[in-house]
Amino acid sequence: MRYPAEHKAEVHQKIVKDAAQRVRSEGLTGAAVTAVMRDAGLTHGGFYKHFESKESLLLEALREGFGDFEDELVQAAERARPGMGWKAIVKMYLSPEHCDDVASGCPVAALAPELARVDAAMRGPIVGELVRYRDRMLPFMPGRRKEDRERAFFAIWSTMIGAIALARILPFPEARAKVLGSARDLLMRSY
Amino acid sequence: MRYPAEHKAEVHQKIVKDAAQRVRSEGLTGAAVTAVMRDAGLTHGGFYKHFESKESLLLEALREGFGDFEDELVQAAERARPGMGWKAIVKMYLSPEHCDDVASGCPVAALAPELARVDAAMRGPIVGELVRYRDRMLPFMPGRRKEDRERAFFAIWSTMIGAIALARILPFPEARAKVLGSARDLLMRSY
DNA sequence: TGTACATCAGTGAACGCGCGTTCACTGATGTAC
DNA sequence: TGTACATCAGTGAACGCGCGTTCACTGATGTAC
Repeated sequence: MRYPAEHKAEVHQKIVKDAAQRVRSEGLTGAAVTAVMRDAGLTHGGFYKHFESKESLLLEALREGFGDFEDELVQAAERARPGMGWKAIVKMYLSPEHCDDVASGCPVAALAPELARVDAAMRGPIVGELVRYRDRMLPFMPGRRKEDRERAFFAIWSTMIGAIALARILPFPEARAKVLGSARDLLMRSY
Repeated sequence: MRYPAEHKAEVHQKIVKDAAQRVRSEGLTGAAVTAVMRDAGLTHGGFYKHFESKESLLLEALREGFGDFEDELVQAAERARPGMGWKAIVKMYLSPEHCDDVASGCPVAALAPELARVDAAMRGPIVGELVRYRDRMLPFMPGRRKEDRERAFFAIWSTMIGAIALARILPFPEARAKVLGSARDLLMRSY
């Protein structure tokens, strides 16, 4: 059967969006071809009409996940008063909502150790995502000189990533809140 | 053939140690039955003479990894001057050596998001390991009251976990050192 | 002391399963004549 | 205007692969008599 002109692009995007969620909530191997095609209402055979390979979907899914999450942080930072952007970022990042919503959350918090293990071919693009992430956050970081803001970002990012990754292992909301709160207190009083 | 009395226990321990390393460097699925048996000089068929299931090996491997790494941190903390234990822990944790040595390093930094995804049966024991980890570190943490030391630990732990997990994605030693150094500076000046 | 049997760590073929990938095929619609 | 053909997203069977798990078997040594 023939489809409308935009049909293919829409299906492609639907698969990428779905994979971006699955990858974060189930891990780098969580976006199985059969699963993402089923979610798109299709059978697995058609996958290669949309993607060159599984790896190519994975890369697109990561890009999508990084981009969407960064957008949220940037929007929160831009709504804040001048110079307070980093606080808005910390507040949103360390919120119980972000902690609970793995599928739409920060790909680094959801995947960091797995990203460190990807093979050489994927390494470059992933590091590229990290660089872009950093560059988008830098303008909102505390510090006069660029070097200061960069160091602030790395320290703040580390704390946020670790707090979310750690909290997500804990089964009780109170325990999770304690980890997130402790990390937030540290950051708020340190810059 | 018959084997010496301690033989079975030795083989068992060898497999567990091997799995503890593989799990950290290759992920929770990285200790395949065939692989760990091959490393022990055996064939896969004998696996179930040593372990009830793959999951049971996984649990033992995690316990082993947690225990060994905590021992290292405790030893470093005990060598430090009174009240300076937490600094020794931070220094060791955020060292380039720890960053490079995933296989013998902190299981939380190496596996956090995967630990958050394990099924219900493994959840309890893993949370138990986290509690024990915390309890062993608590005596060395800064703060008078136990509550203060606990909050300090959660914040410090978060920062350390995140910094190592993040640094390990980066391909260049200088970039890794910058992340680790920034995290270390934050912690050193904040307690 | 010598023989028959029990023990049990280890072997290797076989199983079903989910995975990524390939491929001949389908069939509605666009295009050429 | 009507017919023949080309296009191409989607189908579903089939592939090899690695995985965890099972199982009949091996064979050196301990034990019973």
